[in-house]
Amino acid sequence: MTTLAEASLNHPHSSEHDHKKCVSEALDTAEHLCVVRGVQLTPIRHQVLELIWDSHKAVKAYELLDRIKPLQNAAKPATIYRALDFLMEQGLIHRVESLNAFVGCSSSGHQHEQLLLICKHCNEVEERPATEVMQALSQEFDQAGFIVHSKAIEVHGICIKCAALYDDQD
Amino acid sequence: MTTLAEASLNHPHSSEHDHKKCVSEALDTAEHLCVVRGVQLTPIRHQVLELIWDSHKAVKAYELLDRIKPLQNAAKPATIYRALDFLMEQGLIHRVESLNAFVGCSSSGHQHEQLLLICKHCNEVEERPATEVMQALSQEFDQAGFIVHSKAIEVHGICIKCAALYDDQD
DNA sequence: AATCAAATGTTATATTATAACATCCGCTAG
DNA sequence: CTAGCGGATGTTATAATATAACATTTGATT
Ligand SMILES: [Zn+2]
Ligand SMILES: [Zn+2]
Ligand SMILES: [Zn+2]
Ligand SMILES: [Zn+2]
Repeated sequence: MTTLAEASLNHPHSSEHDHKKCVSEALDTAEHLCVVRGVQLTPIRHQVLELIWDSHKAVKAYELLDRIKPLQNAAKPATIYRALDFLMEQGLIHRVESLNAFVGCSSSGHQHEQLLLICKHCNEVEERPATEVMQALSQEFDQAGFIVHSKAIEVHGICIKCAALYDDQD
Repeated sequence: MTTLAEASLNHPHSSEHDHKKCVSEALDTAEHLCVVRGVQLTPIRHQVLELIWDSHKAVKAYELLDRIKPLQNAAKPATIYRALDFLMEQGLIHRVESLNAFVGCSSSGHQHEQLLLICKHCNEVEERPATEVMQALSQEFDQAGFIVHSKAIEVHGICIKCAALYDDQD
């Protein structure tokens, strides 16, 4: 039995967490996977991935466009959307359907479809394998005779960090 | 133990199903709920709800706009979006986040947040309570210390009817 | 009649995403 | 070498989705 306070300290994005490590792990994994798969993590794609990993917040495509312009003067919407398409195909980022936004995937190379907990307050997205949920879903698909291609399991609310900071939940 | 063939016949949208009944039940429920709640199911809102219930397919806002114009000459995007906002607030329709589209809710008045099974082939959306999934999700939220406001649980694939018709799954 | 709130009308614009075609660049078959 | 090919990017235009802001209508209340 863990208390909420303990859970908060263990939170993967707790304020004490070493985010540089998040970034370097994500980029290393991405580079490795692309080599193995024989696909090109070009400079533009790499930069977009880095920009996405700037935080654990979901980021909008046009926000990425603004932020890549200093690095890539020629950048246009297609520049970003192509990079995003590539990164999604490779399972390196998630599209957050309910926000029309994007977030780095913490489990690239492992199972990619996960539960996303999206904080309305800080906009950060926590990814959880939620194996019990996935098992229950599989049973449901079997019962329904439904052949799954992809899943989006997105939950909006207040994350444990924000709940601790603000007692008034909007 | 049920076979897939049996499941297919029991499918809530099976080709034999009485869709007029779906529609009249949905509209009756909507009218009743709005009276009870003291909110107005105005002609425009009613028409939009009817248009959505034309099928079990997810419908786009601008498609609704085109289809309501013969009835409401003045209709503009805001006309539709306002009606959709109202219908969503009242739990009478679902927004399908991963399609930017809308579908009637079969369980208005009961619990509204459900698993949506979205067929890529026929575009129909099946709503399932998926209580085991919801329970597993609750446990997950508790563990994460996450305070839920809303959920979007959307799965894309091939429904049992389409799987039966086409052996080649794209 | 004056007032008010809710709904709708109206115009404009913001935001998100894709289509279509041109160019560049590294690789390789001839 | 060089012609051709495919993948990536550049470039222009436009499609598709959604909201903001303000005006008008309408029906209920005083
Ligand atoms: Zn981090
Ligand atoms: Zn938060
Ligand atoms: Zn029906
Ligand atoms: Zn189908």
